[in-house]
Amino acid sequence: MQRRPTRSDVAKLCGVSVATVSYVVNNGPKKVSEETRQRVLQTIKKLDYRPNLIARSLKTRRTHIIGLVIPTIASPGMALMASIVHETLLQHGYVVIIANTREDCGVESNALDLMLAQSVVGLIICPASCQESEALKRLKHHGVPIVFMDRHIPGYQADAVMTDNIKCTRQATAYLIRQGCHHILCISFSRRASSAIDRVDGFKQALQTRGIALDPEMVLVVEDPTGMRAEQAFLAHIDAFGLPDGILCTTQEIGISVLRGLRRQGIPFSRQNLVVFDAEWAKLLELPVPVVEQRLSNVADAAVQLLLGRLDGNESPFQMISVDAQLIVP
Amino acid sequence: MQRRPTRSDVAKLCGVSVATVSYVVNNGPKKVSEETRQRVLQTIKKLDYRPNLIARSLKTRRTHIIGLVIPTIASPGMALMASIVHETLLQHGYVVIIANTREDCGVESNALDLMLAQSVVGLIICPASCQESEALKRLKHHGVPIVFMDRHIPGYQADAVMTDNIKCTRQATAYLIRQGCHHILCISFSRRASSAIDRVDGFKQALQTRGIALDPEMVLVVEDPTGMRAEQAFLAHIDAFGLPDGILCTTQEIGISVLRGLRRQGIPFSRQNLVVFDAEWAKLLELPVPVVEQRLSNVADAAVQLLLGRLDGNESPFQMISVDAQLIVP
DNA sequence: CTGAAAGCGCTTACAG
DNA sequence: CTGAAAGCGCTTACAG
Repeated sequence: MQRRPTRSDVAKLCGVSVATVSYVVNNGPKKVSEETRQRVLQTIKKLDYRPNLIARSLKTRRTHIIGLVIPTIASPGMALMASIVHETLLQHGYVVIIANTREDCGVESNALDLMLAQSVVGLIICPASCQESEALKRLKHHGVPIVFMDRHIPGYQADAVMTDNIKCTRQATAYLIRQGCHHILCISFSRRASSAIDRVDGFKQALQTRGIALDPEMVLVVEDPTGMRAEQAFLAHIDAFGLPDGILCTTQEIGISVLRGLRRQGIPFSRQNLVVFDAEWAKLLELPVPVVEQRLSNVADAAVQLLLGRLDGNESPFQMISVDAQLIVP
Repeated sequence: MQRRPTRSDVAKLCGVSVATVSYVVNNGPKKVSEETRQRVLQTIKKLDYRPNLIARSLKTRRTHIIGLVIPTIASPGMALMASIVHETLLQHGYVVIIANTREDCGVESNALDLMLAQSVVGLIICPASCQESEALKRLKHHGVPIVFMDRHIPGYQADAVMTDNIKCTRQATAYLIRQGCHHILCISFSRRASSAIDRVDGFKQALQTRGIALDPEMVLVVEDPTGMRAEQAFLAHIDAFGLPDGILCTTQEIGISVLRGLRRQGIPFSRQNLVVFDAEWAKLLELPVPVVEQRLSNVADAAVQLLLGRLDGNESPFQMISVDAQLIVP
């Protein structure tokens, strides 16, 4: 275990002042003669000196830490987005700290306060609910640019990038109706997430357009992020309310649970009565099912770009970017 | 945009010294009279004061940042492990910064130096290769406890938790041999990752035990972490070397690619000639295939616990924990 | 029980 | 071109 050499170690060994070392390390703001510069660089190498970012941050009152607050990293979609956000920001010299909220607003609040305590200079968030928390207000109040990714808080003044959830769910539902389904079950994953609410809205709109009355029982919400209980919930639901003639699974985890449930019960399904969001594995099925394919990498890319813009001082009005998803029918 | 109140703002408003405020905030090391304490707490609340962790870290020479270095977060297994590591550490008051190495040793080195610069107090790493990098040495040299998760660097003195890759791959291969396969193709994901090397070793050992000569062409390595090119590589391989009578896919991404390739070519497969690692979706297939189910949550749990122990000052000899995987035949 | 003061490792305006 | 010095917001040994 070794104490890290500091700037003054370098200065001493090199026979210059700490200021000079700083100028060399930071390439400014003052010029240093080439000869001194080389000597300092040599000494830095010799000592394997590395600047202490903490001290620098304290002085400059600015970190290079970005917060990423998401409901889970264990889902493929979120993992993909996290990965993109992360990688792009790293390339731009930022470090990302992630918080997992498990769809829990309390956890989210704590996470946001943690972000503030860590002095993040920017935040990308996929919020658990449509409510603005005090913690989020605090961040905003301290001037931290905030970008919503995949979900937003309606009416909140910030940049946002989302799939057009209403539209794509409407299309998926319309597709099922065209296949002859009249009694469609929509399985959602949250009552609070804007994306979930929008998908249910899209579902309802499609029914309405076709003049199909909405039976409130036909929207099942399974608030289990890991999808572990989704299968039971689904089977319990069809036990209680009978078998629907079409099923719309608004996440791929729900899709897996539903397919497993159907299999286990020996209930047939086909491309005529089932649509699943984002299921990469759908093509592997003997009878592939239609998939709503979100472009989550585009969503993540756009979110990062918006944030980078804000970090560069872009002061233009807040943007709300909508990314289309496509219904892929096999 | 607002300047954050500092400890001295609180002290001033409250009519006490900054030291006293510190004692209240930190509950020590000195006692503060209950009355003063309450007054300070009131003021803190009033100003919505939050300690600046950067300043604290500079003074205490200790952050609460843990580094997590993994080859990708976009794969389900890694996302799961990252999620567990992350959540447990958060509960213990740590913050996690993640680096994605994309299986690239250069990126990994940079990431490790970044971790050092951020003054992480602990590191969990799933290394891209079996070589010890200079950057890793530097971290160790500075006393940062390191835990290997899922992969390790053989001979490196550190804690490690891994699936028993040799054993489970041997079992999976033995299973295929028992089903009558003699010409088995093993598709691996890396030439450098210890887990990949171990799986190929297990494959070879099983062949050897049964007296089957190893054809070097029957180990195909697809070094594409996302698996995008795995399907082409697989099809090109069977084009060149003919169809194997058994296939062992050492990741679920490879499994998806292979199944897609087989489907597209109209080549039949079954539980008799295919084993896939970790494929949760395998049960959804008309004809489910056998799966090697790793207990990655156990791997991650154990890794975090080891690290937490080290952070608590545990000085016992380095541990190497092996977690069994199970072959699930449908 | 409370406070004055030094110092963590940097940056940068100010002087020379 | 180079340096002495103040100060970022904390912690804590030392005095009182």
